[in-house]
Amino acid sequence: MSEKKRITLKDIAKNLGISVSTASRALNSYSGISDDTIKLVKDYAAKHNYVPNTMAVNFRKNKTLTLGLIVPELVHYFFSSAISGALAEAKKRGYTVLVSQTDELLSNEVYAARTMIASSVDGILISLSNQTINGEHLNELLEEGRPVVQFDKVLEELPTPKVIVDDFQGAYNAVTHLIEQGYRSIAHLNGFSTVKNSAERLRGYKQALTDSGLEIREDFIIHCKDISEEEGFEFTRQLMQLPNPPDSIFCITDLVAMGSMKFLKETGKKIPDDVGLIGFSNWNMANFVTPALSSVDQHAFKMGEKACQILIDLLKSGKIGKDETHIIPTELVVRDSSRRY
Amino acid sequence: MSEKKRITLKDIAKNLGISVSTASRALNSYSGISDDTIKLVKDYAAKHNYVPNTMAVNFRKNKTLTLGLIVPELVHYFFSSAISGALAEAKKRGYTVLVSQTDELLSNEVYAARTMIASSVDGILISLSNQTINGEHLNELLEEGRPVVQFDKVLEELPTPKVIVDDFQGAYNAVTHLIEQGYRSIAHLNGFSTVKNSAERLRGYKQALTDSGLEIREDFIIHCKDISEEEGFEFTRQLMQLPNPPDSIFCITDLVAMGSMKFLKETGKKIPDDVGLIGFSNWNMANFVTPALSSVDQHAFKMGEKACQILIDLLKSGKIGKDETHIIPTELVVRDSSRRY
DNA sequence: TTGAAAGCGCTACCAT
DNA sequence: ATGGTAGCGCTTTCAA
Repeated sequence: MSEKKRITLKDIAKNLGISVSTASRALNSYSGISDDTIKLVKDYAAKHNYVPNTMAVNFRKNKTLTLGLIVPELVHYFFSSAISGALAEAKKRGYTVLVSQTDELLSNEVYAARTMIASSVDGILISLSNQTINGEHLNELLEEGRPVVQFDKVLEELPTPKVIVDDFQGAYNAVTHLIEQGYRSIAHLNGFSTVKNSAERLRGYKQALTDSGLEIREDFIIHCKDISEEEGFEFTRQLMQLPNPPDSIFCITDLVAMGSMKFLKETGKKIPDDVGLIGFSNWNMANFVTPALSSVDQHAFKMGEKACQILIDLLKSGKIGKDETHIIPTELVVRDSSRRY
Repeated sequence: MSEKKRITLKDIAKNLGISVSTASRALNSYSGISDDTIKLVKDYAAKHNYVPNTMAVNFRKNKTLTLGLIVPELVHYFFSSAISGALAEAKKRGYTVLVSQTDELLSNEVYAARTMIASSVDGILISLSNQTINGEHLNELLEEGRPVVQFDKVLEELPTPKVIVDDFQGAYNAVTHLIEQGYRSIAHLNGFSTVKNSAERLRGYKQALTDSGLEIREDFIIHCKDISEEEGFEFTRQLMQLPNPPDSIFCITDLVAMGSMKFLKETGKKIPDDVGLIGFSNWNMANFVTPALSSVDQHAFKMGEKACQILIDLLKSGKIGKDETHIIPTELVVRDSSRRY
């Protein structure tokens, strides 16, 4: 362990025969310092490879220029894209990001929040776990004046800025598209009804049917529990065994749609001719399967970027953040799985 | 901004009529403190919601319990899995992780390293960008006695612990498998020859051919530049236009294999009958395409976990880390795209 | 077993 | 324009 010691402000001051405060002000280019001194100090610092001790600065300023980012699941196209967007924005504005994942477990979320608090992040970006039904663990942050911004999976009651996707519109557009393609009995593999995203997509699904004068059949709506490929497979089986099976399926997620597609293919159904299929998320894999899967793109990158931007703006302005909701529009990406004409 | 102030050690000491040092020692359960005092202080702290000021502790101890993690690309099945593994290990051992991505750009990598240094991470986990051909930007860390552990994309010359996948063996097994399935003219879409992983896979490819007495044809080896689906498509086209086209293709990556598969399907080639196909990485999508893609699994999660474990062990022991290489075995996952019998 | 006090590196306030 | 200095909250050495 060679521990080459960094030089400190004191060293600079001593060797330059000036005071520590002057050195500090010069390096930070404060007003009231002669250009000569500034140049002198900066040159010396550069030459001797001076790196300010961030821990000392943080300690002194009670700021870390570090953000906390908590997501349910990292190995997930949507979240990794959102993180990517948040990191990009953070980098642009000089912040670093502490990342944590909860595996959809509330206990992990609480732990992550505590850890972030302990790490003295300036603020937090969070997408809640499916289990989270109150935000006690985030109040501690808020009480200390550290802003929190929720994105994607949010809790309505928590009075923080929120960035969400327009799930209702996305679902509405997807189902309307199916109807336009001539499908008439459209099933929906939904998620937890307690999770707002699921509820909104369901609402969009129903509204689209209603607006087109189609009947809402409760036996066409199935709620997934873990939103997995397996469930997509299994529930599609159930759907197709109905006396009057659907002619198309709108899936809560591309992953579920994968399972659905698998079942349909295995049982010899032609997609999109016999059964139309559309997902939600627009995973990269949607392009690679055959037929390519139509999907609703959530602009995950932009979402992470936006959430991060809001958080940093808050930080810069010293405000804690209003309870306001920013809605990112979705984009319907039509591919072969739902294109009949 | 309500800023409910935290209580400090000083507050505790004053209110309990003891000294700050006693309070500190009691909270940390140092030896040489009476059980009564410990209980007294801990109870008081718990009751008043005492949270130590981490910035002060970090500053004082010159440790942050924070790790830096730098990867080329976050939205990538392999890397998000590896990060996931690293985060899990870090969490288990009480560390938090600062994440940064370089988009395969050296300039970003240098910047990320600087940022991490500035953020005073205790150590760094890094997977290098394709552009990185020397490790100057990491030397600063090492010189300060902060350990660095490289994983996956590593630079041989940098004297740090390395965790890599057995690219040679993985490629060797993949190609041998193709041979066992009766394929005789096997092409290889490789990557940069300057990147070690690519070079090793190429070596494995060649060795497998040689060991089976098959000829190595240079026109069957094509180097991708950005390892994209498009390249997979285009280079497969080139391969199939050869006078004696290959009967199977071993792709450097599943993504490249996707492009390859697309071209083969579009031109009416049957997989695996006419052409066998095998990838590397075992993306989740490999399961979803038709035919399902055979691939070499890199155990990304385990890799991240292992790298992180090594780093933390180093940190705990106060050592800087030897130049040693840990090789994670690969696992051949055979699916339909290469199964002839 | 406990207390007093130095001091980590930096910033910012108060002088000059 | 510059210097002196207090002090952020904590740990740790030295004394008692």
